[in-house]
Amino acid sequence: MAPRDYGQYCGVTRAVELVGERWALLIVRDLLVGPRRYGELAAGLPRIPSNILAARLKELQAEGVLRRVPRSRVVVYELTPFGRELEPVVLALGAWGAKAMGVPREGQIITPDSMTVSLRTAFRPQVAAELPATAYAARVGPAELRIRVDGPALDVTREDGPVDLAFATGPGILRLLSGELAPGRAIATGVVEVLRGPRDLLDRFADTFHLAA
Amino acid sequence: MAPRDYGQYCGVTRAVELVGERWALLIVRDLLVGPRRYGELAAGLPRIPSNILAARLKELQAEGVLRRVPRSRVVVYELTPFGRELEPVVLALGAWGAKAMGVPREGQIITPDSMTVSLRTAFRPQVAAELPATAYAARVGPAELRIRVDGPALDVTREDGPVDLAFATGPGILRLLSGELAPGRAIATGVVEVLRGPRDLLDRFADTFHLAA
DNA sequence: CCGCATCCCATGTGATACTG
DNA sequence: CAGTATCACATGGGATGCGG
Repeated sequence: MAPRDYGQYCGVTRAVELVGERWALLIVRDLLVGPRRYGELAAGLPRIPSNILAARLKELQAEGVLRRVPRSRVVVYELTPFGRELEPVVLALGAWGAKAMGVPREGQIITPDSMTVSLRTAFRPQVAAELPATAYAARVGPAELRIRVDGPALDVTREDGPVDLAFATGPGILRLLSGELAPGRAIATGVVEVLRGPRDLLDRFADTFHLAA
Repeated sequence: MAPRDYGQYCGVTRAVELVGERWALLIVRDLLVGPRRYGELAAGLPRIPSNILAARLKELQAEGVLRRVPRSRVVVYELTPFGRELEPVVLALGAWGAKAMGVPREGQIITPDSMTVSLRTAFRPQVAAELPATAYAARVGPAELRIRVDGPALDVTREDGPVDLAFATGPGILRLLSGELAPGRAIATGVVEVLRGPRDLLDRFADTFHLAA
């Protein structure tokens, strides 16, 4: 009997045996955004010890959750189809955990990949479908994201391009998404700084992305 | 900074900080079925050391996931509203993990609460709505469950009462739910033993409860 | 520099025993 | 029955090293 075996024949149990170890679901979270190199994963999880990252990648690979893909000179890790089916799990966890985030603590960061997943969690396709297509450039700390909403479709990338609204913000952005902070107050209090574009587009942004309380 | 702090301001991260410890989500799983006493939780998680169970209950209580409720002479633990909102997470995990359960290993058990959650995961309300109301009595190992399906509603209890079909089975029942085993073959191979009632009701059962592959 | 492997220590976990 | 105490051990964290 393996140390991680809970001794039950049950789906939940099996799932936590596979991805219940520390850091595992955060690695999955980042890989849901796209294939990543070892160093990119390490950068997105600044506090993970390198031996743990290496160990998790091996375990998740052995379990069929992700794949190690040698790609012209470099190696990338990507989710298998089985691993990609964790998306509902990760989004559900994110939606639940968002309710308990409180205010950002000292030293807490937002990474591009975690922000991308948060946006996917908060995205309301049925609301977006009623609104005109819009592109946003969001600078969250050191990360720059381009968010394109077109009907019920969402695309978040790290490349830049033309946008309707550009704004800079920090961890407080998630308080805007939770509805705790109104767009107007977010601008007034400096939580969000509009760089380019009409500031009332931030209302549209807040309508489009909303973490239910 | 707490040892369990991942240092990120992100919903997924917060969630695994709260319920990512070993055993925590299994405790939540059982409490999703109903309030439980300490001894009942211990019985449903046979391999959990008592000190770990005690520690988890304290942590989850401090986090607002569950509550310790003194009830006439005894103490029960029950989920808070916040904790109950973990149901989508647990069901999503169960649905995902079910795909990787394989065949039951030596010593793996099914508890009444884990089976109840598995049934909730597998329940297809839209299919059930088209079928006549049906009550099943399922004996899974030592556990006896009464499963009542009425339109799109599901009720699983441990009390007995009149049923249309009574059957006895073991861990292999989940292979029936996954569609890996057809109802006819489940009976023929002895995975399911029909005790009372028309055996073709097992087809209806398999239609009503299905874990997608 | 990237992709890890090694070392050492702190912490968490597990088994068992024990107590109100 | 509902936990607490104790101790051995496994795992995680952080620093460092090292080969390609």
